[in-house]
Amino acid sequence: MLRSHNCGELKSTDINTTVALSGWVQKIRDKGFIIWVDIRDRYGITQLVFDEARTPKKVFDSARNLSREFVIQIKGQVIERESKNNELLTGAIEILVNELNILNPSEIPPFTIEDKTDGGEELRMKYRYLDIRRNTIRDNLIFRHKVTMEVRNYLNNQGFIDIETPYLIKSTPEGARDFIVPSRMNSGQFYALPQSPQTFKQLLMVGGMDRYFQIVKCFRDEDLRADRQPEFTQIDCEMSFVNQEDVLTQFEGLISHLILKIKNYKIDKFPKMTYDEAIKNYGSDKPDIRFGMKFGNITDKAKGKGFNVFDSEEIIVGFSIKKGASISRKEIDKWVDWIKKPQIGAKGLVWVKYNEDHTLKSSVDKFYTENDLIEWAKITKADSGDLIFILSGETKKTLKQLGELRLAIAEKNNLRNPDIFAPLWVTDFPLLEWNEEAKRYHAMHHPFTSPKKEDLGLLKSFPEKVRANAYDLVINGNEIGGGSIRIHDSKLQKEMFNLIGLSNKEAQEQFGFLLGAFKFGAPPHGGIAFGLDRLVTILGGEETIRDFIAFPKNNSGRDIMIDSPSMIEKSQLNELGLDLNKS
RNA sequence: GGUCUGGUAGUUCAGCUGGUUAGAAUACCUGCCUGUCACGCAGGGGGUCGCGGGUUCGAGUCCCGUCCAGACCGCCA
Repeated sequence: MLRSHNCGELKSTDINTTVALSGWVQKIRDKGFIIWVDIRDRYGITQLVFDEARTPKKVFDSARNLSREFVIQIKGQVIERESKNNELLTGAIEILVNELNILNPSEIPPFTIEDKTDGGEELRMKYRYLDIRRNTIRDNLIFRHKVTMEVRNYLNNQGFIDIETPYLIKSTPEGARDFIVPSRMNSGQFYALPQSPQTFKQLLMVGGMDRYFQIVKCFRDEDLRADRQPEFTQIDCEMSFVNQEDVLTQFEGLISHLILKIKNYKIDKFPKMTYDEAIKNYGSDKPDIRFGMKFGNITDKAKGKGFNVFDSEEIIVGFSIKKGASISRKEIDKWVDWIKKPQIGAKGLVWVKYNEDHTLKSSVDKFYTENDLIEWAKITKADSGDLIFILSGETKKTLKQLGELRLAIAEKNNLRNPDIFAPLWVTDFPLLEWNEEAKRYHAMHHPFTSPKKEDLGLLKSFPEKVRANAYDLVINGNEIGGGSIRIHDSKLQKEMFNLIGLSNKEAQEQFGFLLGAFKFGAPPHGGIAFGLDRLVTILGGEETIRDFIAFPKNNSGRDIMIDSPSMIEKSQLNELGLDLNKS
């Protein structure tokens, strides 16, 4: 028996029992006559004591040879500590060791295995197995497990069936870049890894499965970010005989259940906002609604008063910052610089201070009267004591820039509180988006998304005005999930493919299986997919999804622990019929 | 594809307008220590300053290139 208990469970009620423990050496405190060793496993830490007077000499000498991260097994007696540690669950007891087995020694680890490790990101990734020994990462992985178990239980109880779909599928030019897998048996041909099981789950609906879910890996060969990995996990769901409202209700249930179960945080009803409202009021299709700072459009009030910058622009829009009037000129100038940096790209920033004494001071006093400024303050909901920031320019760009500014200021003022969960449905996304580079329309969600019935007439005349039955779930300004009611009509699906530039022939080649399936009684259906990594990260109150993935990839898509991707043997290339282009 | 930041001891970092033997903390090793739990005390070892080139009497420091890491823009239906 290597252990009778784990390292986190022994308490004063166990005093005088004989136990066996196994685990890693966390810390050694050698006082000469007495040595304490903290032994650690997944469950906690227990203090071992080796004492010149009470421990057999052989065991005591052997304890002298221990070092950090040795794997040991001990037998001994649970005794009461002379000086207790109230910070530890096992702090009232210690084990007087009379038998010590070193199961495996360890080299000195390259960083400390502690909550506040001295290891940098790169080093921790290279030795991820050591990083996982740390409480923080271990707890994150256990937390993720809890979330997925809740998801599975909940969806199972709601009648959803977990069905696996293939990983080796077919590449399509739509959407993100595919990861490509060469086929040996079919020389010169390639599989692609799925960006999502989209078409398969739709075919399951055609197959009559009615309610499907899968917690599934998806792959996208695009550049990474702090919240983006090339392989990531989705909670993928699809339902038959539903409309948009049915889907939103069903999955609002799932998410509020999770937030309640995991965070003990109750949310009654998720607010809804259309895409147009989100852009107009927050400059983003994933607004963070934990704080106000809603936009006010002052174009009508600010244009035509002789201020050239505003007079020539399409839109003039701003928001107010509560108690912002006390911000110094120096700090305001910092925001002016911030908004001008290339990633944001605004030309300038107009500010208005609505002082406590009800006077107004702005960067454009030469052109506007105090009454003008009061009008602006009304529209941007500014009171005395507040500050208004205003941008002008081309509508889409300006709203986006102001949205970035809004987030940055909220961040600076600590308004993005991770203890608050503010979910939001964003609905009525545009069906299509003009792609200037390709000179054609792209599906904004994906080409299987159905247009709104009332907009069908616009499909040919004004495609960009057509709204889709598409929706996103946003939590605290992060896109957590997205879905749509799908097209289930072969003719409409073909029309959609045509709209995004696929000829009938191309559509048939790439999606013939789906068009075919729709001819055999496809039910109306729709669904949603949630980004599990992001959901777990947000529920955990963190920002970096890497901390919730056991073996993540770095910024450039590399796994620096196993050192992949890597070259393959010439013989492998030959077998696959591949020849590397050496340029 | 682009912008920005960083790379100095095992590790995390400091090192000013270029100047003589490159520091701190921690980790590690040795010794001491009668109740530690961030133990304490004394001592010790440890460096191709990412790599290559240039400027200079002299480069960790300035310049160019390159590699690596991180954040962001583009991209991510």
